Formats: sequence, C-alpha cells, structure tokens
Amino acid sequence: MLKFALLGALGYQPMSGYDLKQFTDRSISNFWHAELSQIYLTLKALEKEGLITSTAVSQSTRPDRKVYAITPAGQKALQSWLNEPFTGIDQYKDTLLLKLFFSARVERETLLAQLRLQRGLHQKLVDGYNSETADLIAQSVEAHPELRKDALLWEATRRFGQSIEEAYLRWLEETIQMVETNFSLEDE
Amino acid sequence: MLKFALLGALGYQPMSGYDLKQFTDRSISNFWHAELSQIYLTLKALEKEGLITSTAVSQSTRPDRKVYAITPAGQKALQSWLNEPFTGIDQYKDTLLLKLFFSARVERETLLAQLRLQRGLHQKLVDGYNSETADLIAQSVEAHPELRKDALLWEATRRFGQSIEEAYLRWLEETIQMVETNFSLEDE
DNA sequence: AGTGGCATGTAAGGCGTTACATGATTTC
DNA sequence: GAAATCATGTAACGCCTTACATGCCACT
Repeated sequence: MLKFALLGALGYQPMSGYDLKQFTDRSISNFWHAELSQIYLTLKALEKEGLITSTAVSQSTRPDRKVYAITPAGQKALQSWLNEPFTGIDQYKDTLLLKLFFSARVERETLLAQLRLQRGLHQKLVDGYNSETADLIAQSVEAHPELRKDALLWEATRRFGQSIEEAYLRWLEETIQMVETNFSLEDE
Repeated sequence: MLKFALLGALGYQPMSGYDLKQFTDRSISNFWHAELSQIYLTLKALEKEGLITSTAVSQSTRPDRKVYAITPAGQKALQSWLNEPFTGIDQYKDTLLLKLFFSARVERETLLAQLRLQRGLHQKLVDGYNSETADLIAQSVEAHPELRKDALLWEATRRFGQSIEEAYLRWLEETIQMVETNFSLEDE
C-alpha cells in the first residue's frame, strides 16, 4: 500500500526519498505513515517494477539527491488502484484500549494517570489538525489554483482526523469521569 | 503486544488457541485482532518464556485440545505491563482515506460508489457494537457478579468502538454530500 | 454431497521498526 | 560545543497475513 502512497505523491511532482518522508508526514500522516528506511526500500522496489525512474542530482554543499519521477506505467498502476473499489475495513489497533480492557485489578490512580496522559497527547493532535494542517492545505491552493479539486479531498481527510480525534477526546473525558466516580466501590 | 492480550485473556481462565481466537474476536476485536496462526505461534513463544503452561486434553469425538494456563511469572509479567504507562499514540492506517486523498482525477460516480459502499460496511459495525457486544457484556456480569469492575472497563471499550464508528459514519455522510455538490464544477 | 465448525499447526512472503553507518552543514 | 537538518542506505529482527496441510463430525 505504501507503494501507492508514494506513486500518488510522485504524481504531483518528482521527489527524493527524503522529500517523500516530509510530504507524507505533512499530508497523510493522519491515516498513513512510513519510516524513511521503508520508503527507500519501497522506492527501490517501484523502480525495479518500472513504475518510477531515478535521476541523481548533485548539490554543492549537501549530499547527492536521488530524485524519483513516475513513469507512464506508474501512472497507469496508480489510476487502476484508485479506480478499483476497496471492499474492506482496515483493522485498528490501540494499545491504550487493550490495556484498559484488562485493567480491572490496576490501582485506580494508576489508571487515571494513564488516561489523563493520553488526554494530553490527543489534545495536541486535535490542535494540530485545526491549525497547521488546515493552513498547509490553504497555502497549496493559493499557490496552485488548478489543485482546487485535490484540495477539497485533502480537506476532507483533514476533517476526518479532526472528527476522529475529537471523538477520542470526548471518550477519554467520559471514561476518566466514569473511573473517578464508579471504580472504587467495595474493591477486592 | 499480542502476548499481553493472550496473557490477559488467560488471566480469566485457561483456554486453547482456538478458544482464544473466539475470545479475542468477541471482546477486543474492536481495537485488537489476530489470526489463529499468529495466536498459535505466540502461545508457543509464551510457553517457552515460562509465562504459560499447556496441558493436552483428549476428547472423544473432537481432536485433542491443548489448554493453556497462565503461570505466576505470567501473572507478574501481565501486571507489570498493565502498570507501566503507555506514552505513545498508535499509528492509524486507513486505505479508504489514502485512496481518497489521491482521487482528484477519479470519476465522481466511482468515488461516490466507493464512499457509499463504505457507509454500508461501517453501518453494520455500529449496529454490532450497539447490540451484540453490549449483550455479551451484560451476560458476563450476570453469570459472574465478581467481574463488576471488569465489566465497567469492557463497557468503556465498547463505547469507544461505538463512538468512533459513529464519528466515521458522520464523516462519510458529510463527505458524500460534499462530493455530490462540490466536486464536478468545471473539471478538466 | 457440501458447508461449516472443531482443532492444530507449518511455510512463505510481505511489511514494518529500530538500530547501525556515514558525513557535512547549519543553527542555537 | 551540541543538536538538528540534509541525505542515503543496510541489517536484524519481529509481527502479521495468506496459503497450505490434515481430518473428523454435524447439519442441511
């Protein structure tokens, strides 16, 4: 799947592995992420398949860059992936929930500390979606008005992150309250 | 992490690999899942570490069962994991969102078909959290009143699944509307 | 006669993380 | 002087999925 994320990104403009890491972190990190090492490996695989090509670009002070561009075959592969329906639902994994499920014999204060810590972390995420990500999208459309349609979809994915994180935060608040009020009556 | 999920489950009662698959599918599948093959491998590793022990149980008609029980060392490992704070946030991956992000040149009707398909799938999930999962928890407490505290936490994780899926559905509705109304003015 | 449930596992391959390795430049 | 940024990669390891392998029983 990372293959298609990289193809999609290179569909906008040629980029190096390093660039792609920045791009993904700033745009799709909300619902897709990858380490640099994995990006380099995937680029190598894509080149082998003929879906992208690389060009070395030397720089005066910095190390050489290896800039990748999508090929017609790559364009085709990307479009056919985008057009085929996705009939599944991705499985979600959440360590906090897993711990919570089995935490009946954990001290109430330990549990509360855990939940409050997570509240702080998720609060930061919501703030980011509301400011930074929104700004980034607005800037792109200003600079490239032809990306109007693209920006509508980017904004939809930003709203997704915002909504989900807000729901997560609300749930954390409710759960903290529940533990505070209901959790220590007649314990063993 | 699956190790701790299995230890946690075996903390309630001894079970076979097959049992554990059923248990996880019915209780924590909302935020953690595993294939049977992976469960068998993880059980083998846990036994090697001395955190669980196995006993073969022969049955008349069915194949033999290998029932695993948690050891004192296992109990200790589980408790210390539960008590250590989790300071991260798990990365979420969503194929639908990834596709949507890059779909500016996809036909409007193809996109709408995709989104409507997902709306159906997620609707089914919400229905499940509201009925089946809720029933299952209620039954457990009735049968085992000493699990009152456990059930409070199980119910919290059920509400999590419900809230998140409801937020997902609301976002899908909004996004479908957005695509219907805003997506085909003056296309290239 | 076929499907599904019960029951355990192995093998191959893909995906992903973390650590390691290198090295210059810029910023604090 | 230290840390961050730019820039690319390899190696080891772990986790996970899919497919394969086996075989009986119950139900339709």
